[in-house]
Amino acid sequence: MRHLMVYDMIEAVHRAGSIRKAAEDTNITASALNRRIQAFEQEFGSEIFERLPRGMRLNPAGELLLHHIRSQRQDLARIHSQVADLSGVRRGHVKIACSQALLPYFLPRQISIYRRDFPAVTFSVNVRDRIQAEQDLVNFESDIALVYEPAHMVDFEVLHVVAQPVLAVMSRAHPLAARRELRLRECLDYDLLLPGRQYGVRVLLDAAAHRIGRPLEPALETESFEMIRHCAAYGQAIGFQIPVGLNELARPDLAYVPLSGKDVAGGQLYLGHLRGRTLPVAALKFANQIAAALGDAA
Amino acid sequence: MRHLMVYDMIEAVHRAGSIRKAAEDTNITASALNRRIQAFEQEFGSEIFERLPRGMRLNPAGELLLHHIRSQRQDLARIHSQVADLSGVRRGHVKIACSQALLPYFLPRQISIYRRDFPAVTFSVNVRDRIQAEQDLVNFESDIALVYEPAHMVDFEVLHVVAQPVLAVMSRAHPLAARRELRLRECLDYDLLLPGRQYGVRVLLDAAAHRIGRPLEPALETESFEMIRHCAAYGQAIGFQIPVGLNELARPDLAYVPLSGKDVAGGQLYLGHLRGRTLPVAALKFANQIAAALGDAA
DNA sequence: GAGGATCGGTGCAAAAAATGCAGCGCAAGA
DNA sequence: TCTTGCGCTGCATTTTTTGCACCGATCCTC
Repeated sequence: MRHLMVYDMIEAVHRAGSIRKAAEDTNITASALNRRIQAFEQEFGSEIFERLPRGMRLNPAGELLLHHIRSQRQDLARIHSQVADLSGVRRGHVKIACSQALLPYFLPRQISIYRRDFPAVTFSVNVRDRIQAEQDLVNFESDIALVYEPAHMVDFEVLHVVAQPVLAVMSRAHPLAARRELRLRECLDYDLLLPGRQYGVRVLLDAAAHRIGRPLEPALETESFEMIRHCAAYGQAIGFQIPVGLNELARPDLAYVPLSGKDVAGGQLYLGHLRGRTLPVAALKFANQIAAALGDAA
Repeated sequence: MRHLMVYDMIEAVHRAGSIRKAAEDTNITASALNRRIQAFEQEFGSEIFERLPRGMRLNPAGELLLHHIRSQRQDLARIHSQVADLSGVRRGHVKIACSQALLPYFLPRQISIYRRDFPAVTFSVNVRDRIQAEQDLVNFESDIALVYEPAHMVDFEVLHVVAQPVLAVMSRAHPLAARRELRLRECLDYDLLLPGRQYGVRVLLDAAAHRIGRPLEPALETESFEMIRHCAAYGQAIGFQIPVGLNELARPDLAYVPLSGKDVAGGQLYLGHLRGRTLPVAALKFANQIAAALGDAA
């Protein structure tokens, strides 16, 4: 869209922090870029950047405008997607922010199912923790978010919720592997494999441990859920994950035992989008598919 | 906004129905206009007009785009208003769709009160019946609507509701003028002054009359509520209005007697805006003022 | 059924706008 | 103090847009 290029330039200057740097990214001269920004500000009626000795920064008016630009662009994308839809071709691009647990099995499977029907739809998946995910929606960097125990939920409009209790993950050879349910205190006798504090599973476990007065002291703290699974497989350590991130068939060497609801509050997996947004057709259809898949699993 | 001029042109062509007519309105040559439309369609990726022998008409894609254009423009106006707000000057323009009853006393008073505080805010008021009002919101021709008994309410997001019972309006010399309450059948003995069927008062009265099996036969049917009041003053005929459209002080020659709730369902006056819209600052503040004023009256 | 009116579209030259280049003044950091 | 990077501007050049004249097609009227 040539007539919206000013917007691209404004965003470029915002990202680069200075006109000259932005000019390089935009394949344009700094002077031309400068004059377009100035012309826009004059039309707009007020400055949108504050001029600092070291470059440009958006002022409050600019922040407001930036949000408009992003929202406007998203809406245009939605129009495009709807137009493509009514001409019979299902095209589009779906941007997803999700918790790490969805990466290994759930999302790949769902995306592959979706693309079997609509191969012209492309996807981008961003791993985000429970705070970042919502921010991603606000910045229009993701269309939908699939998050375990999201943090604020002020700009998050819920499409679907499903309970995901915390499971203890251990080797099949582990003494506790055959149990139907575990108390948290039983786990504390073994080495603990825990994700970082930015993850929902850890938040729930920390809260539960705090209630019984025995703070968690992990033998391994990592950001990788995959690493937790692997470590659990080779020893007596216990990891923790949620059902949606696991696949019984894939790893016959692991056992999964739910923690008692008396100890650990049952966490929930939220599917949602930015409050008030109208999703592009492709994103909406995919969200519906995910909701259905989660509903079946629950 | 020079860079959004294509949008103006698209709307102009849509309104005028042909490029050549639109060219006159836009102070531009038909050829230039034609080429801009073509260039836009190429960028956009699909045609937005169907070429008829007699001119141009928006195709479905164009309709979608048109709505985006309007919504986009409104959002930009909101940004402007917010920017003006944070620079201390309260400026803006508020577009209101309302029932006729609001015109003589209520809205003039409210607008004057508002403009006493914010003289830089301007207003436009469109009289719309219960169906047109909602359409006005959808087309972004009005920011807020104040309607008695609106029709569909699918795109109408309610901000405030207040009960407005139907009153019989008659001369103070009328035999029924001193009554505290009237039954509908009592009114039927006199000549009736009724508004057209597109008005909420008439809808309620017709429904009530149908229930008691005596269809209304108006002596005068008019679109002008003012005319109804004047006719009521000079004779024994009875008109019907709602409280918000009346002012006790202004006409000491008229009496207002509520109809019994047993006969006529108490109608309601709705204040609202387009579902999902974020109103400009000025419109929002004015809506809040109106809601407060209606709340006091109720 | 002929003729006029109106429609969208196009080739070409003129007008207008955007761009690139070189250079200015200024402030921060080395 | 000198250098570096910043935003900004005058001027020549390039690119884009516009206006004018005109084409073929369709519809309405007489």
